[in-house]
Amino acid sequence: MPKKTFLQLDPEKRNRFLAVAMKEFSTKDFSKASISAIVDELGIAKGSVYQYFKDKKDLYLHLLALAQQVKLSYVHQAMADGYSDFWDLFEKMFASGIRFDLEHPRESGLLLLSSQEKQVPELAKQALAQKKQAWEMMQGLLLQELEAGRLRTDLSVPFLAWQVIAVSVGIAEYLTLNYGVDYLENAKNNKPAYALSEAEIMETVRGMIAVLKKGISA
Amino acid sequence: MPKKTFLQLDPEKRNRFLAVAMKEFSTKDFSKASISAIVDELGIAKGSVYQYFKDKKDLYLHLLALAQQVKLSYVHQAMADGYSDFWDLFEKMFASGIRFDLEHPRESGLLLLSSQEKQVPELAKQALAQKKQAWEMMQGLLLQELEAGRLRTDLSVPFLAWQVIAVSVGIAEYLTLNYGVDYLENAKNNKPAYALSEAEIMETVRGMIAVLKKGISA
DNA sequence: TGGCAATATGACTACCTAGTCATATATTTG
DNA sequence: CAAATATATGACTAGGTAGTCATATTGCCA
Repeated sequence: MPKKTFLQLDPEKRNRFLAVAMKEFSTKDFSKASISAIVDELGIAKGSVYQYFKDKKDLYLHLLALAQQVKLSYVHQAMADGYSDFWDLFEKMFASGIRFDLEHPRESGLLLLSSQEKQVPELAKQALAQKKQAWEMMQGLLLQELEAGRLRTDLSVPFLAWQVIAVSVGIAEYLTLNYGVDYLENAKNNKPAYALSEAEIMETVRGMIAVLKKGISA
Repeated sequence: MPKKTFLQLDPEKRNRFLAVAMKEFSTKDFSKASISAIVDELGIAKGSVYQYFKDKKDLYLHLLALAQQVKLSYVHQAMADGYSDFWDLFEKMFASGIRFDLEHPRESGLLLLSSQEKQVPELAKQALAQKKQAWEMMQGLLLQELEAGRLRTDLSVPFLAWQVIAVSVGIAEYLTLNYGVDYLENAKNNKPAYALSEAEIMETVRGMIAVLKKGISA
């Protein structure tokens, strides 16, 4: 949590600080991200950072929480729009996620990096917990499909849920490889993660859904 | 490439060196892996490392090549066994891969980490190239399926190939999450990556194949 | 204006890293 | 045995890091 000092700060200064910190942590993993680099770019003294946050991890977790909050607002929007069935919801969720990636490259990059964090035990644990949560949510949704008789019954719901998630995660990498997108480079320049329109991306997403739907349906 | 000195070394000494280095690089990413830690554990002088290899990257790439070589021998074995069709080959390949993971946890861990390397540009490039290669190989196989009329035609082969790979990659993480396996911890202790038998794992793999097959078939 | 509280500072500590190199010790060869 | 070659050494350089803290500055309020 930020210290009182940070919260009382002139909003302009605070936002500038957050922007630069977000840039650093969205392009370098936790270990490589550098407090020194942040203060250099901001032109402030290093000590200031420690007037704002307890330590590096405290700052990182705050940025992570902010990014998650932004992403969540996109998810909520998708839910609020309403949906006809599971696959419709799935597609809408994805569209929201893509929109988030396009409109918030830094936050998107930070979330991606955080999910891959493996070297700092505490952060790795948190990343795992995050994944488990997404997994369980998907299991809940698929369970409804199962009860409605729309899901194949020869494989377990947890397993099928994982398949869905694995493919979803893979999309970003597919776009990267197929279109030669440099994720980190874009986050650095605050350019959208993909140099593609939402419509173009959704084309791919719908293909993924088609495969998935055929694969896991009854 | 190792220097002449290293190749002329007493094999016992050389293997001990490689084992300790492999342990370090299979549990920590390139940046966090430490030459100092390696020489400490070996009880040798730091200078020795630089009599053996040009620099850290040189050592890393050598270890990577060794691990790839071991993995390749498993792949070749799978091919050599023969196969009836694409899906049979796919399953056999997977079984070989699992066997590799179980029998060579360190090498397996190193390959996993190397594929996730993002912070050191040169190594990130190599990881990407590796992925592209696997992708293209899969495209080649699927193209044959397409020509045999066994593949759905509404989606591109490159895209379907990617789907297959994404799911394959996801398996390891599924086993990790579902069975609470700590990959890095096992690599450190040279224990198999999964505390499961090959048969148990293949059960899961066959489930994955079932979904995939139904999803991408004509 | 004086005084108090909030904020900013940057030199400094303690620690880590990769890589160098002149020197010392083995080992092999003539 | 002596000389030449191969190998091992570790103090040292140059650079990086997170985090500390006494001091300085700023802003606000009476």
